Amino acid sequence: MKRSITLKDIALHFNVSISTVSKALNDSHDISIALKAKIKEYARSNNYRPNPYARNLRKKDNRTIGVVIPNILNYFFAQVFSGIEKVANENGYNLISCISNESLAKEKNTIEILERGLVSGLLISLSEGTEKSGDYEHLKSFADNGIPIVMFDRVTDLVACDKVIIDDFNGAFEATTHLIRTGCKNIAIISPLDNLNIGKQRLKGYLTALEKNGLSPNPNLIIKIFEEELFEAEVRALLTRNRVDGILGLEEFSAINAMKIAMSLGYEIPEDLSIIGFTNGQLPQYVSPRITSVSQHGKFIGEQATHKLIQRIENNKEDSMEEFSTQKLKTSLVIRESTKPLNF
Amino acid sequence: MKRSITLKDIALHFNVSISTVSKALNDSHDISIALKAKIKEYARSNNYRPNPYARNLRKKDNRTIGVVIPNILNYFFAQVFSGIEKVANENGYNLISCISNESLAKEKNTIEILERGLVSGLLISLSEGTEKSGDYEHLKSFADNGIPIVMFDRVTDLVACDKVIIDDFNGAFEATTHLIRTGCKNIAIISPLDNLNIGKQRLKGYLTALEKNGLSPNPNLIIKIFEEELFEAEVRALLTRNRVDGILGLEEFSAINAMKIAMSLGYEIPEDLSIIGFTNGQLPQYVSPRITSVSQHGKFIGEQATHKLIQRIENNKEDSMEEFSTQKLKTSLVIRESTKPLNF
DNA sequence: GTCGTTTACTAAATCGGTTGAGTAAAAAAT
DNA sequence: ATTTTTTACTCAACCGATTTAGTAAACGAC
Repeated sequence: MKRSITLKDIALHFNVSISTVSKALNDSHDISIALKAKIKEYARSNNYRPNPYARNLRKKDNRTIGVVIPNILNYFFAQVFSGIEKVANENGYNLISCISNESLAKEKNTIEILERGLVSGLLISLSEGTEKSGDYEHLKSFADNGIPIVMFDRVTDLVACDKVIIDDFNGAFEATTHLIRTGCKNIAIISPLDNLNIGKQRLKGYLTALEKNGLSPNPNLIIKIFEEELFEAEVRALLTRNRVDGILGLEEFSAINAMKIAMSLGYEIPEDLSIIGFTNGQLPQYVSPRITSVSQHGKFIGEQATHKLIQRIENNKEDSMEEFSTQKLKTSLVIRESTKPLNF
Repeated sequence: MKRSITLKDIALHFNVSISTVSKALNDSHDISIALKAKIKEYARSNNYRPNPYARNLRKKDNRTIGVVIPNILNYFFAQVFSGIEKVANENGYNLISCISNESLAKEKNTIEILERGLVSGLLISLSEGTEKSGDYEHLKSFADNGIPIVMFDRVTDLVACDKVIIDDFNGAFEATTHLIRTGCKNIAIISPLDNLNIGKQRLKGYLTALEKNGLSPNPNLIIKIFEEELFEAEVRALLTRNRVDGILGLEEFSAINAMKIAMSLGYEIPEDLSIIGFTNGQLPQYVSPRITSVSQHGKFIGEQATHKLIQRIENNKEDSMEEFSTQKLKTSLVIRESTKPLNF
């Protein structure tokens, strides 16, 4: 491992003290313009970079953000991540990224590692395991250290911090209303997310939309899936045992897979059955028919959350005690071919 | 920002020296068993964690790996990333991750930041901009610092380091051969990757397969796409002006989009036209007909690359000068409905 | 009882920066 | 010409760990 150039080396070269070099490079007006120029030039041409560990040991400003994402293979989270990366990069922050794999244990472990000064802020979307367990001690303890947290998408009221979420209730409300307006009367909902708060919010939006339109919810049409293996059987049962003319899938795969199953049962889409899914990734645009989807604007969520966090990090220094905020972003319904036209 | 507990605090509490505490926690046999037990217990219950910056300043072992990926929205890279994360995590390494966004400038910038001791190893897949420019100075300089690099998927011979790649030549060779064996005679290739070495390798595999089967390549059937906007026009031209009964798409989207265009032109898949795509993500399984694909085993690539890197990092200390290796992984052809059966 | 070993600890240097206090010389003010 | 201020540096402490060298006290051997 080749040793890289340090302040000491530069100091030796110019026969000045280390502090002179440090100040020169930090453009202190303690140092003469001529010397500053020489030192900077020498540093540049010798490719000097301050050792980040040494610098952070002294200053508490490490320009690093921790990111904890439940699953990077999920396109929505990949979108969020790309938004995070963009804003972090624009502001000169590095990212330490971890995947919790939907597990509380892994999330805890990760947080513990980051806790000790590795990062000056944390962006996190809760793992399913965490929401299910209701154990948020690791996050509270993290926040107690004074390191700001911004939660996105999957959040909890039980931790005091900034949050960036989408309006899940309203997204589901609008989607369900759209189904009703295009003539659906027996609308089912398929939720593999009932362990998550976002899943519960979406379910509420669905129920409220039914109610507002004078439709009474049918428990047989509310399918909660807790194990992926049961998906096909449950949806098949739903479609064969009940009269269903609309389905709201609470994420990409429930909508798509439900559509495939329905088609294999002879349903015509959207004539016999309309389908709307949450999460507007690549898949809904490529299957046929293309699926009407609730777009969550993943990249934008990532950008907003990161902006908020950086602002919080930089304000933290000045000890301004701004109230925690929750930014609720609008979803938008992207209408495609799996639903009927409005003027039916 | 609450100050967290340090060695000094523990030392004060037991009225011993800082070095005693440090040694106790590191289980040195310099310290009596009784005292070690007491100190460890106290540290644990007070949730002591060594400051990573202080520790790294002294020891050069920082258990952090830099990851540079061209684009996280690409499912293949997301798969690789999940493999990287898994192995890194298993070995107690953190990940600092950056997205180069296919740009040489951003890649250079990233490398420069990581160069100064932030990471003890680097995993990188070259950005398109980098391969196009042929400028690898930033990577050579990085390697000169003695920090090991493992390149994956998109690599170059011009930087001496370990590499993990797939056998692109053979993947294309087998796919093309499969098309031929299932009766295709006029096989086109669609390459949006001709700026990349992997694209060139795949093209060679295609050409060799044609040759070995006594088919002479037709330049009109070799479509190189350099701007996404031109895709539709070029493929439409290909399919209307030529006789084509097979298409090899060099990544997911060329195969899928070409199939959509062909279908809109009245082609029956696979009767009139067989299609094989590289990259086996979610899309090829969800479109209809489902697309026969060359699987690149992204997660496995990530795992292998990370294993190699960690091994290199840990051996580096012992100064063993192992030769650089290139691990070439087999692809596998996942046969679906966009190709005809073998016994035609 | 003296000398050599262990045992169990401490002192102090070190990693590579940052920073406030201190200082000599030059410049400005009176 | 003397005092004050400014300029341009240096000193040294500090961040929080690790680690080498050193040292008292206890122990064992002959």
